[in-house]
Amino acid sequence: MPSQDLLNGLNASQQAAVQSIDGPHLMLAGPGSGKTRVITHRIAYMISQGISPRDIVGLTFTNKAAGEMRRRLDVLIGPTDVWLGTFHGFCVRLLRRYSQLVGLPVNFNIYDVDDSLACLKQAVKDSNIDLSHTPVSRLAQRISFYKNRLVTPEVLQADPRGSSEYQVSQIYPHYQQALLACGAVDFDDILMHTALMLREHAELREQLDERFRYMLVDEYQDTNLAQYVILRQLCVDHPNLAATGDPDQSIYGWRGANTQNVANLERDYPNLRIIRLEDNYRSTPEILSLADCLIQNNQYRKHKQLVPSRPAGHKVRLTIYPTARAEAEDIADQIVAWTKSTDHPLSDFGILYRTNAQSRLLEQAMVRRQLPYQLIGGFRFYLRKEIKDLIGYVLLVNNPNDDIACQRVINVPPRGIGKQTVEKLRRFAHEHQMSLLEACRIAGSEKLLSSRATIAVRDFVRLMDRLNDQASGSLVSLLQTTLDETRYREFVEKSARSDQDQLDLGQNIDELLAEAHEIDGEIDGDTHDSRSSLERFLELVALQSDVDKLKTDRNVVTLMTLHAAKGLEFPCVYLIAVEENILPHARSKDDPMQLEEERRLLFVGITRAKDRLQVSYARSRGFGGSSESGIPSSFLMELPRREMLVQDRCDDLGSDYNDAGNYDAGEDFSDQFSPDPSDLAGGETIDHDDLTFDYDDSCQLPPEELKQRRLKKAQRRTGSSLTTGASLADSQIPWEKFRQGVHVSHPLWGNGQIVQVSGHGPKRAVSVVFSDTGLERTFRLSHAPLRLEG
DNA sequence: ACTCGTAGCCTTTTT
DNA sequence: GGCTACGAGT
Repeated sequence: MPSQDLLNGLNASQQAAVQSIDGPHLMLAGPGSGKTRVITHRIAYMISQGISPRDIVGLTFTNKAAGEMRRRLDVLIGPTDVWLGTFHGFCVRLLRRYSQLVGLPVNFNIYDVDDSLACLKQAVKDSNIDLSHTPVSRLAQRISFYKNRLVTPEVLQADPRGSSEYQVSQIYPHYQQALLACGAVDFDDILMHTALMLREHAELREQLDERFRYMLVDEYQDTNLAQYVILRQLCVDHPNLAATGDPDQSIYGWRGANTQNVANLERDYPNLRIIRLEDNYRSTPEILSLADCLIQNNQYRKHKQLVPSRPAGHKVRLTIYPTARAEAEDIADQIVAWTKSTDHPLSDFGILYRTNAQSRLLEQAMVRRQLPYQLIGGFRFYLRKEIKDLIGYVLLVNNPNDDIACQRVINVPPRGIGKQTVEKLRRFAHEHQMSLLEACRIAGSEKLLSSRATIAVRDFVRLMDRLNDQASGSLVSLLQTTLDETRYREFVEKSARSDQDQLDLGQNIDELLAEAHEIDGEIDGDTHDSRSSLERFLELVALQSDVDKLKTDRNVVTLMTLHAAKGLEFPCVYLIAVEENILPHARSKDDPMQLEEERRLLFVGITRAKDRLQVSYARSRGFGGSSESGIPSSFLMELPRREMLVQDRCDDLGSDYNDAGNYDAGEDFSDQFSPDPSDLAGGETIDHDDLTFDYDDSCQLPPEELKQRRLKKAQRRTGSSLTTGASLADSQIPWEKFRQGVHVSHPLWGNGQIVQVSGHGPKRAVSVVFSDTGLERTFRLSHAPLRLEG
């Protein structure tokens, strides 16, 4: 395609983004601004200008997004050699290639959360460190936290201020050693190893900077420090970096994502070109107005516009249900009615919620109506027991040093190697610095075990040897041999508790085989990729995400979390359970930064909708066993209610689907508003403005809650807390109190001490060393949410 | 060594 | 409500 054609149909800023190739770029792209289109056209344009596809790397958040780009690129210019994939995928390739630099074997295994936790537990056990009631999962969290910030065991141990984290600093090196001994990495290691490798090997860094001349990064607002460093290292000599992102859609702060990375670009690349993509082509003005009103409430935010380009459409509905069950059932009914009376396919509907737990009632409602649906997330396919068992064998074949995999499969299905035996073998292996499998191999000649156990262990070793013979063959034959030799299907049939279980388990195994078959096929067809099918398979298993499995072509309703919905769009969106303690989540309410992230989450949800949006909450919702009354989310108060269609369905649905039992339908709105089903199906909007009412009365906020709310507002106005940040008038902040040696806290980085200051007034900048991480960060007082302590 | 039962646990979001 | 870890019985 000639390069001029690549600009067709693009607006001015999109064209600018496509045509400006060299140098650092930041594309601030709001939702629905045609970002993916711009990136793919940009790549195509680059190639049309003579840049070699092999010099280009495009990094995305999910494999799904990478696949979509690949597909569009194929349409534009046909198959190319551009590297498109996820950050993690990219790093795994680099690590395989240069594994010896980080002390890993080429065939290192990648651990999922379960394996990582098992490994950590073992490290704790072997190191004889007393945990004194600290749960291991908490340690895992902390270690992950540090890894995302590139804090190595050595750095953490050297930090004298880490006393509060003493246990973590003690365990961390043992854990890292255990991983290395197994020849394995956890998720966070993939990024950390890569970042450190680039940082510590100047020659390699230079070589790769040269090799990957053009870097494009999608969802840049969700990158963490490790990813930031990786990018930085690869864009020194050839600073051709195109970062795309939207700070308003940053929803992974809890995973170490650092919004600051966006701001840091300006600091790192003085000639950064910023291109704003603000025209929204996805949603109706009604939907965008809602999103805009909401996000304005975020204080730590740079102003950005949402410019509608579509004609007016339907009003957004806010629906109040008596119970969570009524919510699920009614939405299912609506979808049925809608698909009957219009030509909407089921794939037009997306139902979004904050936590996975909210999917259950919806699933039940769908099943009852025989509505086909796809559930994204929840329990992951690869984390299912039967799948993990099988993969365990493959992992052990790939890397015989992987003791975690070995322990997983050594007695599955049961073959007479019990706990005691495994413990003896482990101790022996530990003493003699060998892997568990090696220990099994020589257990017989060492007279380590009873005669019965010796035979069982010998048989296990022979089994692994036979599987090893299949390693170079096709994946399917390796898996099939494993299934046959272990009589795994028989074992699964016995352990299934119900017929349905049995069927599911069998189907899962079949699905895994089908995937293996697919990979075997790719190997024959594609001579470009030299990786073995085993390697590909293990990468797929480790790095494929739930969203990657999303099918957009199938005629089914989609159910997923708000996080999973990022980057997607649906003509009709239902946003459910918009209730206090759910969205915003109870655990995020205390921290202003986290609260803003919750607001962004709702913003992401709203902006997924193209034509129609219904936001809903229920007055009562079951939590586990008990039921609790649902308080409408405080975010709902921030929406422009005059523009919305508010429906209270408590009266007409109250008597049905009563899952909590104690809904009091007393003095409600039955005469003020009765919903008309034809409005839903026919697509005609009736103006109910005169029927809407004020939230503070209608949503029955408890008086205490209202009081709190007013109090907080008042506090914010008077600036009674010593927090910096754009929200307060400059004169009210005692800027000069931020001087060297003063203790401060930051909502994200924790507590720290000012080590350096410069400038005066709101322009004052301070450098702070944080005790949690030992890292030094510099902030402009007028922008950073720093708080004086003590 | 294995199977079954139960008490106690947690329950945000995920590459 | 659902899963895991642990313990008692076979």
